Amino acid sequence: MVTIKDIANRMGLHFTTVSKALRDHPDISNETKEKIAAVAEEMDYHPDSVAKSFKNRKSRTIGVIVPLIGNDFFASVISGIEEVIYDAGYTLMICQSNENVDREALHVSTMVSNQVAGVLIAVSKETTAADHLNILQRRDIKLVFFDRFLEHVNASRVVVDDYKGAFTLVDHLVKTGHKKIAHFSGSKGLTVSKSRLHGYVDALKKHDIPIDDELIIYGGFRESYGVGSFQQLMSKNIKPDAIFCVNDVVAVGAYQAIKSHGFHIPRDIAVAGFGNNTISSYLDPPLTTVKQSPHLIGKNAAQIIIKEIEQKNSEPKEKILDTELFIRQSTQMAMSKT
Amino acid sequence: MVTIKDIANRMGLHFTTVSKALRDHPDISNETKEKIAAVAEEMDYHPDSVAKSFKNRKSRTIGVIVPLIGNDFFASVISGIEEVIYDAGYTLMICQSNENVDREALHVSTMVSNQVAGVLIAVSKETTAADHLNILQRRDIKLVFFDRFLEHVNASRVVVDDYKGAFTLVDHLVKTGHKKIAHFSGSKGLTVSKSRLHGYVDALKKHDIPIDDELIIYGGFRESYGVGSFQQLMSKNIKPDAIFCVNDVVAVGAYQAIKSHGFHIPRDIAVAGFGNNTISSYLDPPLTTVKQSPHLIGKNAAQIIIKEIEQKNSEPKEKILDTELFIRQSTQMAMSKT
DNA sequence: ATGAAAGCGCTAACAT
DNA sequence: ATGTTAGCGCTTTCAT
Repeated sequence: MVTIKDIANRMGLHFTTVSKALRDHPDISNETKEKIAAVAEEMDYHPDSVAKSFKNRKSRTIGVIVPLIGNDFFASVISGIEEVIYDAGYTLMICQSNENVDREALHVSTMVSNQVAGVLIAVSKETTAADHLNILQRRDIKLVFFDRFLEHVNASRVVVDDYKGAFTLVDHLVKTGHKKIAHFSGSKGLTVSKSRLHGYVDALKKHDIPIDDELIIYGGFRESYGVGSFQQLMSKNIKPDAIFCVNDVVAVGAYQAIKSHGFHIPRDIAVAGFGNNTISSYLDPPLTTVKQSPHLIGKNAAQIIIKEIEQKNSEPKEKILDTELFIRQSTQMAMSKT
Repeated sequence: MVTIKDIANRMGLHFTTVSKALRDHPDISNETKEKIAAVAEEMDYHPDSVAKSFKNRKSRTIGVIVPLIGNDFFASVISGIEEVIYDAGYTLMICQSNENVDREALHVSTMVSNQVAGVLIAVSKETTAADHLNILQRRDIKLVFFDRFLEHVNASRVVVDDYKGAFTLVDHLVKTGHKKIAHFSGSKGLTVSKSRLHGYVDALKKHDIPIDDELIIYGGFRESYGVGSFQQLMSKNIKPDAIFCVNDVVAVGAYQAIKSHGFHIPRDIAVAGFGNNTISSYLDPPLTTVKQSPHLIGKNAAQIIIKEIEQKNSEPKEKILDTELFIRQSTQMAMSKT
């Protein structure tokens, strides 16, 4: 293993001179710098990042905590993060919380121990308090939320405009003639759920449609909740003419339940999702949904945290990314491509 | 920031005593160990992982390099890796090569700089030589391949039984009456492609069906290759009665091309994929495919590398995971669920 | 412009 | 059973 001392010995210089030269310190003459760079190259010198992190008390690693890496959405976010991070010369440390606060806290602690320069996080479903995140602020480790955040924490965040996305979608449903629109909402505490519900409510209000609490079913983000929520409606003898599901996966569950009850989509019941997952265009019928750009969320979050790491005293900012409505056959009866 | 020295000072002990106690060294009495543990807890001591890595010249971080994090398959693999790694007290450093060898090499170099204990890699499409991986072996950093590997490198690997999966699938196609079976193969150099092709060839041979080179089209792993490959067949006026695509994504492309040429799946042309991606059961018609277990691949790869890191002189091993044939409507005409 | 010395937190080899 | 010392590779401060 080649160190700066080896280079220095070979050249008859002191190792601090080499250190300075390699970091382009003004003390060193250009001539010397060039010579040192050449020898370093020739000797196949690789700086020891760990030693650097140790000395500087800060690494060029950025931590990412997501509920689940395997999830379509988060996988794309991570991919976006990686691109930006990599170009800026950082590396990623990735953990999944499995929607568990304790595990999330442990990950934060590991990241602190590893002197990460910053942490990007989409909090777990269970996370309501920020106690385990405070340590980051105390140690001057930058914190940026993406997608799922804690409202009362003073940190930057990148989110999609869930409210507007939901509003636009439900507005579309009403405009295409639907009057009894149910909403299968996600986990009650999360801001995403709240914002989408809020958009749903406001869109109905705009059209003077009264809000019927029985049409709003809380649940979670998995397929089974789509099935369960629909069965709940059925058991109460409620048949909506449209359902806005909190995400595409829940919509898939709803599809199954609706079909197994012998209803036709969209003739009897229209269905819409949120997320524009890969599956949504392959469903039968293709699902109307709201496109988020997870990759873009990742890129934005990464850009923000790098900026915050590299420049002093930046103010926390909120980046709200636009969504896009994708109208497919699950909400329109009229035409069909094929 | 609390260090072992702070604990030692507080207790009137020497800091090395604290160091030993915290690492459960036999030198220290149980009584002292307990007292030290209690004080450490009380003072909210967090060991400095970076300092440890620096001193030990080895971290508890494991690097993972995949072509693309956002990919369904790799995202699940990573998720599986993370689970095992986490339970063993390691953390993950994740990078994507974007199917680019140079970028892959840079990632390896970064990981070496970061003193990772091991590297898990699925090589890029372009990767044919192992020059950039040799440095790992020289530095005694464990290397384990998963899914995509280099045959001539002496390192453990975890792969799915592509040969058997493909063989079983094509055997099924023949048994269900197909005679002119095309194969849309992946990137020519990769072992996955070769193995699946090999399974295809052997299955045909078993049934005394001659191999027709014109029915084998090389390409890649994306949707567009499915479209392109089918058009290539059409332009040569070749109409197969079944197509075995190297993966599900290519099958999606094939679906589009087949449908746009006015053919019916499976009546005119049966289609089968490989991978059992989420989309495959939602396609119209649902796609017959071979299930791999990416999550299991990840878990196995992680277990192997941890074992190799923690015990000396382990022999490289090859773990071949079984596949499972999922027969759906894209290859059967007779019945239909709905 | 270059060199010397100190020290980051921790571990290991060697005292006591 | 506990303490002492040295040093990992690097950066920073202070000479020369």
